[in-house]
Amino acid sequence: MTEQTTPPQRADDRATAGPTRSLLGARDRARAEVMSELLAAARARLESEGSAALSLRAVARDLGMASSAVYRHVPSRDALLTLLIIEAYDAVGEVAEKAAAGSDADPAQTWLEVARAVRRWALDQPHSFELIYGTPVRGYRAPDDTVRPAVRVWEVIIGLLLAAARDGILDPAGPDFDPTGRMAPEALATAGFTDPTTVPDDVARIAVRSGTLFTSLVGAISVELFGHLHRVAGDYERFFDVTVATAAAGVGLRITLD
Amino acid sequence: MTEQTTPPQRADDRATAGPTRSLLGARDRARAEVMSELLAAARARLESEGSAALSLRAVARDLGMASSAVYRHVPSRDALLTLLIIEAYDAVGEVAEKAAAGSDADPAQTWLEVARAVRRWALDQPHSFELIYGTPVRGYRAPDDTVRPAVRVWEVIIGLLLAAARDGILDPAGPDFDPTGRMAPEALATAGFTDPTTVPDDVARIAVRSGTLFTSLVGAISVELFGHLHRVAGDYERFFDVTVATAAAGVGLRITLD
DNA sequence: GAAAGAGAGAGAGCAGTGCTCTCTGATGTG
DNA sequence: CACATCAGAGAGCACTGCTCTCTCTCTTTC
Repeated sequence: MTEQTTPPQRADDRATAGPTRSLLGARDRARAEVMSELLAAARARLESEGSAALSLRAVARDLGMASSAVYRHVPSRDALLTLLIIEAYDAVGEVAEKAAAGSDADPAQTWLEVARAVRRWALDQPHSFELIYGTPVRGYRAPDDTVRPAVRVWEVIIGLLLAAARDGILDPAGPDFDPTGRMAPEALATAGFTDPTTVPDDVARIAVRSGTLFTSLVGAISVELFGHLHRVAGDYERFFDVTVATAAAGVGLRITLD
Repeated sequence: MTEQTTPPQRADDRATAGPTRSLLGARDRARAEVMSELLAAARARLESEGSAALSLRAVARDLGMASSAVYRHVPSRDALLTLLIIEAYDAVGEVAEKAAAGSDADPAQTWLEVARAVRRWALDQPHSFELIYGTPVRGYRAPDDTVRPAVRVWEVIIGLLLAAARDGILDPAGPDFDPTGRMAPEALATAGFTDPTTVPDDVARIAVRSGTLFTSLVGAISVELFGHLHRVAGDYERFFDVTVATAAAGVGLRITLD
């Protein structure tokens, strides 16, 4: 009574589509279809209720199926969240990449545009932003599936910094420091340097400084979204611009504000 | 059977303490005592399990009382969380104030020390940090009780910036901008300017720039605590220093790193 | 083509949650 | 001393994640 009202007619619907049409058997295609319906329903619930309230039973109800049946497709609630996390990482990564690619300004000004685009995405989908940059869920340990999409924003940042250095407009006001050991070897390996000792100091320094840009972006959005600018900032949008541009100046990107 | 095993002997204990001893009646004193036990138990559970897993029933069990009895003292689970949030704001505010007061270096270097102290606090009490700077709980709307303690960290930052300006060592590398409208009138009022139009532009600019320091602090800690430096940064502590110092440089605080 | 197997879904059930209700018995006050 | 107040107990409701068993259909194998 609590679970379900409509009879399961899904199987019949599938049968009308014809048997064994593609490379995947009908069963596999049905499975994939249910999976995508599942994700769509979960995404909808996430955006309307937030991750803490995302309930597997509610998703099952939305799909008209028993809660136990969901476990045929997803091992646990946290696994479902992980799928949404990956989606969110990919979404924000694409937003950043598109903003960077679509800009014809210099790298400094482009960074402001990227930051603004990410902020707009976060304000549009606050629950997705929270999912990836807010408090991690419970004992959640990010599986390695999330690493790839998570790194896309970093790549945009490093790309802009390297472009700025190439153009000769990177002029750090920040402190001098010895870059050795501050980056993880894996991160430098991703950038093509298999041996950390062969990374030129100026490139290593740029890599470390990218942390300031990333931090100012995620920090500025978090701080705004989580309510810490309440009664502090006036015009949030223009406050954000100053925050990002000021931090960028320390890295050596001179942004002009209107 | 699920709730409780030991009989309630609390009342008898109180009786032995003598009747109506202080200004507060015995009942009130008992009430206050239970309340503080409640908070202590909740704090313990928060630090060991995290806010998402903070269960009123579990706290009640720890105290050996029925879960329903807890509602005599606290209207809801979220209200209990709010009390812990206020405690956390006060704790981090005190950490920042003490670090600032205990430093005899110039304002720039003092900022690094404050930032390091806050980071250390956050790493020691990650759940408290998450509680205030992570994703807000559900439909949680911060009641005004939290505003006062929340603003203590901001006050430290503004104090340092004003001191640096007074000492003539504040030399912003960040972008030029018109400060009007970027701050909330209430925030300027807190700083003693009841009429926003009388705030000198340079003071207003300092206020806005404080956002970069706040953001870099909260952002850098969040990013580290929530796992976004995994396989990116090597030595987290030294990475943090660069992040904070680089952002500070944009604001005009020249920090020397060792 | 028939028999055996695999797998999707249903439903009951367990242990846990927040919160409300009513009842009891001790406490402080007129 | 009688009465009102109020902390606490315990049952109960609606919800959660997850597991177990059962059924029925589709797929594969002989």
